[in-house]
Amino acid sequence: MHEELKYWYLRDHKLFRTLSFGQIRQLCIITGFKKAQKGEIIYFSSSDVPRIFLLKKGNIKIVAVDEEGNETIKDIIQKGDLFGELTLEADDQTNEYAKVLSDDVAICSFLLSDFENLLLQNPSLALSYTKFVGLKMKRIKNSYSNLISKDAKTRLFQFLKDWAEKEGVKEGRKVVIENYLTQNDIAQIICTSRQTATQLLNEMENNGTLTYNRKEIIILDITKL
Amino acid sequence: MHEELKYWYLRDHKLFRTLSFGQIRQLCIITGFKKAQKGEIIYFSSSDVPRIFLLKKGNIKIVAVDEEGNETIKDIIQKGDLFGELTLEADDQTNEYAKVLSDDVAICSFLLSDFENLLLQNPSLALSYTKFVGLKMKRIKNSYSNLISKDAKTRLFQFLKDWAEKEGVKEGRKVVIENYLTQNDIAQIICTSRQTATQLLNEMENNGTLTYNRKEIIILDITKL
DNA sequence: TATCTACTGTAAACTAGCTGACAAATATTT
DNA sequence: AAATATTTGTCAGCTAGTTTACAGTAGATA
Repeated sequence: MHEELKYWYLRDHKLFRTLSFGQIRQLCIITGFKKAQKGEIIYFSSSDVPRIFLLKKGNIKIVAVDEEGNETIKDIIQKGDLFGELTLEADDQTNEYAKVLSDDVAICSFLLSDFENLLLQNPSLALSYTKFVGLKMKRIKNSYSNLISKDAKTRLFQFLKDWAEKEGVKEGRKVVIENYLTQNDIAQIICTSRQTATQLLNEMENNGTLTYNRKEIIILDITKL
Repeated sequence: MHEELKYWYLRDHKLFRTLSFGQIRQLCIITGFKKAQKGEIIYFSSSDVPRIFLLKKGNIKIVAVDEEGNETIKDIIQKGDLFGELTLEADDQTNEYAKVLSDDVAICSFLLSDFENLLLQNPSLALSYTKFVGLKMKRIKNSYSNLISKDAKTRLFQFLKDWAEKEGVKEGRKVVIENYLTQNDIAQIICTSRQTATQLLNEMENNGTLTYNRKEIIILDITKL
């Protein structure tokens, strides 16, 4: 790939907007670039040298596998999101992989060590980056307290509201969301069983709050959610 | 308080160890210092200008109050820990206060804005701080996945193990923990009801894994936990 | 087009843990 | 020392959500 293009790929991200061409090139020298199709599994933790990844196109889910082989969704990553060793501290404890949800994805990556050097040379980037990690932390804290104090129904509502806000296409009070998740995925995100999620979604469909199918979810009146 | 003393108070923390006298003075000029007794409540979020606090002595718990007035323990802060706007982003959403658990505490604080300036001038501190925030995030992620996949008993075991490791005094296989928490506190930390926590602790006492009283918890064989 | 696989729908049985209620034991205050 | 407040112990009844189990449906594959 051309240097120029790589440059724009990174510059495009709000976190890197302040960087000069030279600075980005520091990262770009070792930037990997990868395309993948729906359903493909991308291993990224441990094994390799620690990296930070940037999803340029599509959606993926990060799945963690624990000792007993149970799989849980850690995160849904969308176009423009960073993932990988965001804490700047490689850990070989966690066993994670990424699975492609959209038709195809484009991912670029750079080495953690190069990123660290860049942060050292660019304190204001370091500051932005800390705030970015902090924001991620706040999100997790939020899901945590939701899980503690809210029931499955409320969590599903909240999830749909967030999803609609982030990616939904508004048509008046109606919001259309491109549905790249299965009910099982949704269940895992809101921390409930597949059956409970199914039941709640059908309930919502029956009382006219939304229309669900494998392609899209239409929320009929977002203000009522 | 003497400048000198303030200097040592901050220098003492691993995060600030690399700083010069002058740099710390930047923070110290506006450093607040406060002592409080057991049971006292310290409000720190919103209200004031955003600050970062450093607990020099004792233990406190951070309690969040939600819309309906429910109180949940967000964090237990120990000697040497930082708390406050650690994400460098003030948010007035959250309504939190700190309650003193130990007999007395000493807290010093500095303004978020001064800290940010310091980070900008000291890239390696910025990097350490980013990793520090990242570590906090990992901890929360961990409790989150525990809450999802482990039952109350396992979570209590894990909590006790962590607590013992952090603060316990080892005597061979026996570990003695100074118990500044009530069963209700413990219950909230491991996200269960007070009654369940009580029941589990008694169960553990009965089958000889520990001795519990209001002053201390003695784990009889840490390797069996 | 038929076959297979992954996803969705539904329901009964079960269970971990919550709620409420009250008693007993410790601390704390007067 | 007495009164009050907080913490701990225990138990019965309940419920949200899980598990198991099976059937129907849509999409992908041969």
